[in-house]
Amino acid sequence: MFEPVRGKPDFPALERSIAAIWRDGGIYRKSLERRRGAKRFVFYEGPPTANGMPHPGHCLTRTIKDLYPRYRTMRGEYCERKAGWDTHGLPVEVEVCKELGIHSKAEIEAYGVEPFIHKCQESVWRYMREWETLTERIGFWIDLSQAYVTYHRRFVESVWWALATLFDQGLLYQGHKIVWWWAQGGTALSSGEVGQGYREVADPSVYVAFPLLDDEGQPTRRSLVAWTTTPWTLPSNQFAAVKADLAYVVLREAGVADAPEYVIAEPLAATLGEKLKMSFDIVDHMPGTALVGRSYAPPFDTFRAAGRPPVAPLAAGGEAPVAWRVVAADFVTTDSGTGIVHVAPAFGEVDYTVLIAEQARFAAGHGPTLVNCVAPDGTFTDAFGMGSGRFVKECDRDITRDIKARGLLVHQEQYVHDYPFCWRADADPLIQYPRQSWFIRTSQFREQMLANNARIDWLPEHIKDGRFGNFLETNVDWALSRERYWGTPLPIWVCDETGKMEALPSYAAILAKPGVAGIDVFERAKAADPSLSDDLRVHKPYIDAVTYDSPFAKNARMRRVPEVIDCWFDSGAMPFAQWGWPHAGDAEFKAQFPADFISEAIDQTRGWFYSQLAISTLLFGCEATPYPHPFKTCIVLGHMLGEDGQKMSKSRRNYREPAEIFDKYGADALRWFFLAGQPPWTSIRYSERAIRESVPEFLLRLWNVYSFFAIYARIDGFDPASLLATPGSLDHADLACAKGWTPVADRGELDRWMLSEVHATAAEMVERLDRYDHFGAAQRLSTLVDAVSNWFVRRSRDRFWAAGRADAGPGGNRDKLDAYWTLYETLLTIARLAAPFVPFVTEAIWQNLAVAAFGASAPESVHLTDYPLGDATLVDADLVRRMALVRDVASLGRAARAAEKLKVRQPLSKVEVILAAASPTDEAWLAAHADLVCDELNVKQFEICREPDRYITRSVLPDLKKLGPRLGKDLPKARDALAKADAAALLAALAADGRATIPLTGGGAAVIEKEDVIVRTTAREGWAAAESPHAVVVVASQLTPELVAEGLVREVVHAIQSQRKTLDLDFTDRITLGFETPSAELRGALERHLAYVTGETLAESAVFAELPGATSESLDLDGHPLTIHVKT
RNA sequence: GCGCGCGUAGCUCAGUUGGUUAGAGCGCCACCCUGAUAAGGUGGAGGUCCCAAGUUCGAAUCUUGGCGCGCGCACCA
Repeated sequence: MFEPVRGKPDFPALERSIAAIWRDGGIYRKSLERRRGAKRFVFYEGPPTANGMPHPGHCLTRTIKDLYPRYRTMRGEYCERKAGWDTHGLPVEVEVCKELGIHSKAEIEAYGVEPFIHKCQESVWRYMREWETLTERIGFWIDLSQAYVTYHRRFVESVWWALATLFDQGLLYQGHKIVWWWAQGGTALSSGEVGQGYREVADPSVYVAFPLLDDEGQPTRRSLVAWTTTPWTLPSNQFAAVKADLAYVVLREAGVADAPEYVIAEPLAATLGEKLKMSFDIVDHMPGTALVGRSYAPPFDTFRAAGRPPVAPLAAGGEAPVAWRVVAADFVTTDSGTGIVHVAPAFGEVDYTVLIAEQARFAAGHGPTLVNCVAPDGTFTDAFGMGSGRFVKECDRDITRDIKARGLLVHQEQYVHDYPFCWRADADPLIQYPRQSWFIRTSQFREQMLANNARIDWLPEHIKDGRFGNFLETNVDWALSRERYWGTPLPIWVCDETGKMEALPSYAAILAKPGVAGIDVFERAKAADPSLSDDLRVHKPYIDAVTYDSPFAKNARMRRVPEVIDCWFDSGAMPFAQWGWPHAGDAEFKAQFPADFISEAIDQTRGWFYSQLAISTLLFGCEATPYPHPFKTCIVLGHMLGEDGQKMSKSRRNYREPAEIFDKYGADALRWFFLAGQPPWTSIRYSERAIRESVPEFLLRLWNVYSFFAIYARIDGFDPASLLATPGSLDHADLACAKGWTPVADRGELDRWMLSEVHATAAEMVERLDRYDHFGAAQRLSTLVDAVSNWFVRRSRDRFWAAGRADAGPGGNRDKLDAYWTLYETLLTIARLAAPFVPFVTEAIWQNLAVAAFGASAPESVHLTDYPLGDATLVDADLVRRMALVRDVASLGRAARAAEKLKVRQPLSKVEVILAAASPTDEAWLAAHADLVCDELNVKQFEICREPDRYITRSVLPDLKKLGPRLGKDLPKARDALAKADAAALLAALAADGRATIPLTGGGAAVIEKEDVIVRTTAREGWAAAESPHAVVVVASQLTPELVAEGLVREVVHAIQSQRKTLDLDFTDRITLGFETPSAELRGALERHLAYVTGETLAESAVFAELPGATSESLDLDGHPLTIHVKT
C-alpha cells in the first residue's frame, strides 16, 4: 500500500531523506553495476580547484554534468564518473602567501620552500568539505573516492611522460622571448592567464621629444616626437621607428622663429596641434625614408654617454651608429600617437624584433645588445639611479617630471586602455620582460588542432568557428614554464658541464640512472615527519635534490631545471593522467578515451577546452585515434550573472549562497531552474525570485497530482501489488499483466488520450536528449505535467469519487479502476522521464508508488530503471488533436461567457460550435463529447451549428506558402481578388470542382485549387461568441427564469462551501442549514433545488429559519438578500 | 581596433527551412473553480520584434550598415 502523502511538501527535508536512501543503498554504485559491460558513455570531469568556495556557477555545471550521465545510464549505457581536483599553481600559492602575509618570491624563499610546499598541499583541501557537501546536496553523482588529484605522484608522472614525449620530439623548447611577466611573483604567465587579467586602467600618456643630432653629435632644435604609455621604458630606449612610406612634417609654433621644431607623421600633425592648443607652421616635408638612419639623443643617458654616438662595423662593410638611430618598421601606424615609435626592445615583443633585425645588420658580435635597467622583480637597477630599487610603474610620474624639467616633454595626458594584471593577484600589473622560458610548439600544430576542432560537436555551434576557432587561428606557442614552487616540476635535467639536456618520463626512470643521488633528501624528511605525503617526493624542493651522472661528459652531473609548469597543462592532461597512463591504467585509458561528453562554462575556451585539445592533438595525432579527441561533444555554458544582471561578486552581495537556496527551495528547484529556464549557453541570471517562481509551474504541480493520486488510492484501496504479482520494471508491458487491467485500446477515451500524450512525450524527450537539448525536453515534460494536472485529473475527478470499489469484478467499478491504472502508469512514467532532471522528487514518488507498494520486487530506485522510450502503438495522434480541439472549444466557451459577463455558475441553455474547417468526423466526435463540453461550460445543450451564417462570416485567404512560389509577383493581385470575391460562391465552386479561376487586376487570371486557400471564420458582432483559428463558439446568452433560479442556487452553494472552508471543516463533516430571505424568488429557487443544495454541501437538513448557535453570514445575491446559518 | 554573442510585452525569455492574428512564464487587472485547496483555472490589458537600407510577392527571421549591451582577442608602441 502507498504511504500517505503530505499536501504541502517540504522539498529540502525530502531531499535530505532521499540522499540518505541513495547513500545507504549504494544506489549510484548499483546504477553502474547494472550497466557493467554495456556500451560506454564516457564523461570527463573538468577538475575544479578545491581551495576556493563553490559558488552558483559550479551548481550549474554540476547539474548539467549530472543530467547526461544519469540519462545515458538509464538508456542502458555504462558511465563511470570519476571526480577530479585541480590542485597546483598560482591560485594555491597566492592563497598560502595571503595566509602567511607575504607576497614576493624573496619572502617565500626566506620562509623556506619546503614548509611553503607543505602549506600548499594542505591548502588544497581547505574547502573540500564544502565541495563534497555541495556535490551530494545538488545530487551530482560522481565517484569522489576515486578522484584524480593533480599533485598525486601518479598524476605527476603521467604529465612527465607527456612532457618527455614532447621534449623528445623537439616540441618542448627553451626560448629567449619577451614574455608577460608577473614581477612580484617572479614568473612568466601563459597567454591564457594573461587574458584573464585585462582590466581597463588610465595610464600616463606622454609625447617625448627625441632631439636629432648634428654631425658633431650635438642636439639640434629639431626633435622626433615619440609617444608612449609606459614612461618607465624610456630609460631603456634603443631606437625610434618610423614607417618608410609615410609622409612626415616638421612643425614649429606659428610665428615664433626660434621655437622648437617637431617631427611627426603628417596625418597626426593636426591632432597634436589640437592636443597642445597651439597653431603650428609646417616648415618642412619629408618621407619616412629620409629620417631612417638619423641619430637622436635618447631621453635618458642610462646606457649612452653624451656626444658623438658610438659606431660599430656593419656586416656589409662600413660602419654605423649602433643604437639611438631611426629605423624603419612596418608595425608603425597612424592610428594613434605620432607615427614615431619609441623602441625599448626589452619591454615589447615587436621592439625585440627590431633589435634582432638590427643585430643582423652588423658584423657578428658588434651589433646592439639588449639593454635593460629593470630587475626581474620589477624594480629599476642601479643603472637607472633615479629609480633604483623602486617598482617601475611607480616611477612613471618622476620620470615624466624629469623629462619635463629638461624641456623634452611635448605633451602629457591620461590614456584609458586595457592592461593586463596578474589573474591571481589583481593589484600587480604585468610587464613585458625578456626572459628565458620553456615553450610548447603548439603553433606548429595549428592546422591539426583546427582539423580536430572541426570534428567536435560544440553546443552552441558557433563556438566551433567562432570563439574557439578564432582562438586556435591566432595560436601562439604555449609559454609553459613557471619560475614558481607548487606545480608539476619540469622533468628536464641539464648537464652541468655541457648544458645538454634530457627529459625523464617517470620517477623510475630517474632511479634507473647511473650515480643517482639526492633521493635521501625526501627520505630524511619523511623519517622526520612520517605524516609527510609520499606524493611530495616528485615535488620541489625534494625533486631538485635528485641528480645523476651525465651521459654527456665525464664527471659531470645532471641537475633538474628549476621551473615548474603551467597548471593548465595538468588539467589538459587528465584524459590519460587521471589513470596514471602510460605507467598504469592502460585498460581504463583505452576504454575511456575519448570522452563522449564534457561541459564547462565559456571561460574554459582558453582554459581546459584548449589545454585538452592541444595536448591531445600533439600527443595522439589523428592516425591511431581519429579526430575528434579528447572529447566529442561539449556543452559550453553561459556565464552566470547575479540578481542585478551584473557579474556575480562577493563584495556586491548580488547573489544568494547555494546553501541558502537548497535550504529554502531545494536542489530540484535549482536544477529545474537551470535546466528548464533557458538554453544553457545563454547567460543565466541567478535570482532567488526566478528560482522560487520555477517551483509551482513544475515541481509543485507534479507533486499535487501525485498527492491527489495517493490520497484517493489509499481511500479506495487501489493497491497495485495485490493485482500484480511480479512488477518487473513497472513498464507498460509489466503493468498489462495485472489482474483487472483493461487493455488501453478498450479503455475510455480520456485514458487513451492521457497515455497517448505520455508515450508521445517520452519519444520526443528521448529524441531531444539524444541531441543534448535538455531545454527542449524539459519544456515538453512541463507541458505533459500540465496536461495531467489540468485535464486528465480535472476531467477524471468524478471517476475517482464515483461509488463502488475500483475493481474489475462484478459489482466493482471498472472505470474507476482504469482511471487508477492510467494515472498510476502516467506518474510512474513521468517519474522516470523526469529522473535525470529532478532526481530527488522523482525518487520520492518512485519510493512510494513502486517501492512502498511492491517492496523488494520492484526496482529499488527510479535511477535503476530504464528510460521510457515511448510506445508508438499507444500514440493516437488523431485523438490528441481532437482532445486539443475540445479543450479549445471549452476555452472559447469560457471566453464567450466572460465577454458577456456570464459567470460559469450561471447555467445557460445552449452552446453552438462552428468549426473553421468543416470536417464531418470532427463534428461527430465533438458532438459525442457534448456532455463534456456542457459540463465544462455549465450549459444545458450542445450543438454543432446548423446555420453558421447567423453567427459568422467566412473569408477566403491565400495559402501563401503554397501560392507564393507559384504566383510570385502576382501574389498581391491574387490576394486582392480573393478579398473582393464572394466567399460563399468561391467556396461552393471549390467544393464542387476542386478549383476556381479568379480574375487579376490589370488583366489575367489565376487558377486556384482547393488546397491553395485557407478559410478564416470570424464571429459576427452581437453574439456571445469567441473564435480561434479552429473554431467559433457561441453561447446562448438569454436567461429564462428557471436558469436564473439555478444560477442563484449555485451561488448559494458556493457561499455555503466558502463558509465551510472558513469554519475549517473537514470534507466529511456534516452540517445543518438555515436560510432567511425576504425574496420569494430566491426562496422558491431554493425550495425547488433543496436536495441539490444539501447534497453538495453535505447538509443533513435545511430549514427556512434562524438556527440558534449557528455561524451566520448575510449576503446579497443579484439583489436578493440572504442570510445563511451553518451549524456543525 | 578585430572577433563572437545578444537586442522580441513592465520583468525573464521562446520563436523551428522567410508565410497570413509574434508566443510562454512571472507581474498587473477582472473573473471563475473549490472533495489536490495558504493550491488550481479562464480571460484581458500590454509589442515601432533596437534603428536604417536592401533582397523578396512577403522579413522578428536573410544581407549590409549603424546604435546599445555582454564577452573574448591583443603588435594599442
